[in-house]
Order: sequence, then structure tokens, then C-alpha cells
Amino acid sequence: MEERKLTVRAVERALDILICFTTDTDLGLTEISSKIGLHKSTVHRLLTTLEEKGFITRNQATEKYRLGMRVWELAANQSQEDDPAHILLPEMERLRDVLGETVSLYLQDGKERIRIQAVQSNQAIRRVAPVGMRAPLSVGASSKVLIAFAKEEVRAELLESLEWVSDEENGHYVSQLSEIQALGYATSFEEREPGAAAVSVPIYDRSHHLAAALSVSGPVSRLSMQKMKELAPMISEAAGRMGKMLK
Amino acid sequence: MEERKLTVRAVERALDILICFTTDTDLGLTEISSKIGLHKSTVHRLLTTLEEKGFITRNQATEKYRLGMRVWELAANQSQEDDPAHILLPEMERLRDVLGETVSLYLQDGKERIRIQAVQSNQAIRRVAPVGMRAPLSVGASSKVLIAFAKEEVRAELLESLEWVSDEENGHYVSQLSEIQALGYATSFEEREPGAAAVSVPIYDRSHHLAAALSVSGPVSRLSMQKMKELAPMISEAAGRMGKMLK
DNA sequence: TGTAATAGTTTCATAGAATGAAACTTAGTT
DNA sequence: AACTAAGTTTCATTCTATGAAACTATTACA
Repeated sequence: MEERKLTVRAVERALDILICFTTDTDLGLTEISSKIGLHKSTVHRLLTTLEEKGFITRNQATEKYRLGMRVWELAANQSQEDDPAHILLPEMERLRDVLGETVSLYLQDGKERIRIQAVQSNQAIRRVAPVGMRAPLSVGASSKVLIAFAKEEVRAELLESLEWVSDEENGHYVSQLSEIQALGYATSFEEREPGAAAVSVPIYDRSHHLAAALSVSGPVSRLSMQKMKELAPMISEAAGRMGKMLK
Repeated sequence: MEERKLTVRAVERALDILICFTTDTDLGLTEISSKIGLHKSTVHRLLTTLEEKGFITRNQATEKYRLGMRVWELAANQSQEDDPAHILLPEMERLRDVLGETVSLYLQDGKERIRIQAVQSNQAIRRVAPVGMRAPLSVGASSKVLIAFAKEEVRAELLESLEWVSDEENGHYVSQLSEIQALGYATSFEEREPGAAAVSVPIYDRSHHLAAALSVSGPVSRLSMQKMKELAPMISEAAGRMGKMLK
């Protein structure tokens, strides 16, 4: 039996166009149409619609398309009171000042994690962490935290959906997760970015649900395994304080 | 001859749904459908599509719809390097500290102006200025600046499109605009908000195009006409400095 | 200067996608 | 239990969205 679609194709396509602008700021019509594999005329019509509603504007100079003010406006009006990225910023800055390393805040979103807030170390050599970045949930200290401390159902689903190279690796990963659960923190050592290491701990809100992962990251030269082990309690303590500020 | 539409209706409707969330953070299906005047089933289908692409999520607790992370993500990746709201913030803070009043930055958008940045006075009685707010271009000091110092074509078009109560008023307004052009700044006295006054000056980018309107606003008790006249040169000077930082 | 190439825009016949009425599910209220 | 309200799904029909092709504007280059 062929599943009836419950979505609207034209809208899907228009949203795909918007999503193109997560990686690029300025795109031409042809560029977009080849990116999402649609005819120029179709893309043009969708762009006109997006432009009319203020979601897309054109760069005066280059004539190329870019995101319009409406996107910004919607984001500005998005609830800020209960937004961790907003509330926890001062505490993150404090932690950065104490440790001298870059501090980031991650949320799980589907099979990815997304960096919703970051404050940079002010040392010469430092981890640079752009806010808004997405990364796969399969690697990195914060990924492991987001999986290990997620609610049972969520974790099961995630482990299901993440593909593993082999069964042995799967087993190894699961045992790593229980270790993380026992310790209360996760580390990563050049897992995703060469030369970078990170410690990550869970932040729980007042109703004891996982709210985010808090990570401290820097160059391997300063963050040895031993050093991260030492820092972990301090970071956990900060995370505990932060959690009390949520919901 | 019936104009052929160059836009896509389904997409227009979906975007209208998103735009609903500029005023409210949480909305139910029925609420939305009555707001934009469409059938529940249609709205439901559009919402499902928006949800699948991450533009809408559902509030766990209330089951209501709200904006998703994608909106935030897009805004986060929006070009920040050349964004006045970002670049001018430190200078705005400095001005606020000197004058002790709320400082705002406005952009023209269609027949409206939009507050793209603001720093609040820290006095007990102060003008509160939420970022992202829209207001009609017909009233307020910054509106007058945005019109008076706009490029010739833009100004003509705006004056055309803004409706006037009477011809006399129109004449009065036009003469007011030339006065503003001569002075280099505009003021407003309880024009839009009772008890509030404001001085506004243009910010020009390096290629001498109007980039934004910079406003200082506060209670009429502190901002008399005389006082605003005194402040104007200082604000203009700050605006000049800011302009040099753009493009 | 002419010619080709490239990017963007509009037109139009046609397929099939989007639509809204209605039926159906929950869940909450009287 | 009957009623009300919000949300969800189904389905026949219509009109909308589609992509091919034509057209325009701009740039490259010979």
C-alpha cells in the first residue's frame, strides 16, 4: 500500500532553498537549482515567493540571493526567557575565565548535535567554536554525553539509528557509554578535529531531564587526558549550578 | 488582462504560518487556521511539512506549535561580518554610557522600520526597546530620518505609498523633512509612545549610503526639546564614527 | 564588433499535487 | 454518557505547480 504523503511538496522545496543558506550566505539562482536538483524556473518561482514574504533578499551589489530580515526577526522573537543559550551565557563566561579554555553548549537535534552557545578562550592558541554549527552525534565528547545521559527511549532510538562499522565497534561503544554514565563526564581526544581535545558533562534542568551538554575544549597541548580528568569535577560543579537556573 | 502569478500559493501560506510566530511563541492548530483563514486540514499539512524540515517544533508540555531550531540556525549563520547590529553594538553601548539613555538602531523595511539593535538605559525610568520590533514609517524620529535621508527614488516611493490624512498635512510633512535634512537630525515628542521622546540621526556607510538610523530615546522628563537639541551634535558625531565602521 | 556563453526571467500546456469537506480520533467538560 | 473542542486522516475534484522552451540581459572572448 503506497503511503499517502502528509506533506506539501512545494513547501518542502522552498524550505530546502532556505536551508541552503546555512552554509552559504550568498547564492545565485543556478547555484541553488543545481544544489537541490530542481529546474531554474521552479527555483525562481519559489525564490520570488520567499522574497515577497521577506525571507529572502537580494544582495544589492552582486544581485545574488541571501536570507532576508524575516528570518532574523523570527529568531529575535523566539522565546528567550527559557532559552539555555541565553540564561547560561554568564555562567559559561565565568567558567571560561577560570579555565582559560573555550566553553560550548550543545543540544541534540535528530542525529546531530548543534552548538547553541559558545564563549572563546582568550589565549593565543584556542579552540574556535562558531555558534550554530552542526556535527554528527557519532563523534566528540559532547555527542557521547548527549547519548549517554539521554532518556532511555531516546538513547535506544539513537543507538538504533546511528550506523556502526561493525558489531565489535558497537559493543565497544556501548561499554564506553556505561563508563561515561558512571564517571559523569566524557572526553574526546582528536576525535573530530585534529589537535583538539574536550571534556563534556551533562546539564540537567530542575526536573532532572537532560537539558544540554557543556563542553570545555582546547588544544591537546594544554588538555591532556590527565588534565581533563582533573578539570571534570570543576566543570560538573558548574553544570550543576547552571542546571538550577533552567525551567 | 489577468496578471499571471509568479509565486507559489502553498509556499506563501506556509510562510504566513511562520510569520504568525513573530507575535506569539506558542500557537495551536485551530488558532493558526483562524488567524490566516485556512482550513484546519490545510494548515495541518503545512505544519507537518514545516515540522519535518525543522522550522516548527511542538512544545512538549502543551502540544502547541512553536518555532523550531532551524529558524534559529539560519539566523545564527546569517552574515555577521557586515551586519550593522553586530558591528555597531560596542559604539552604541559607549553612547548609552555617556548619555545614560536608551540607544536604538533602525532599518527601513518596506513601509515599516525595524529595530535591529538596542541597548537600554540603566536608569530607573527608561525607554524599553525590544529588538526586532516593527513600527510604521509614518511616525517617530527614526522614521523621519529613514525617509529624509533615503536615496531620492526610495524617498519618492515611500512618500507615495504612505497615506496621508489630508493634503495640508502632506505639505507640512514635506517641509518638515527638508528641515530635518538641513539640521541633520530629527526629533519626536510623544509621537508614538506617550511620555517618550527621541532624537535620531542618519548613519552613512563608507560609500555614503544611508545604512541605518541611530536613535536616543527616553522619558520626556529628561529629554526636553532643548535637551535633545543639545545632544544632537554629540549623537551625530557618534553616528559619523559608526559609519566609518561599515562596509 | 560580432559571437558565444552564461545567468536570470517569463510563458504555457499538462500532469498531478494541493485543496477543503467530511469523517474520524482523542481528550477534556458538563 | 453525551457533548464539545482540538487535532488528524482520507479522498474526489480542481486548479495549481511544474518543467520545457523561449526569451532577455549580461559578460567573455576572438
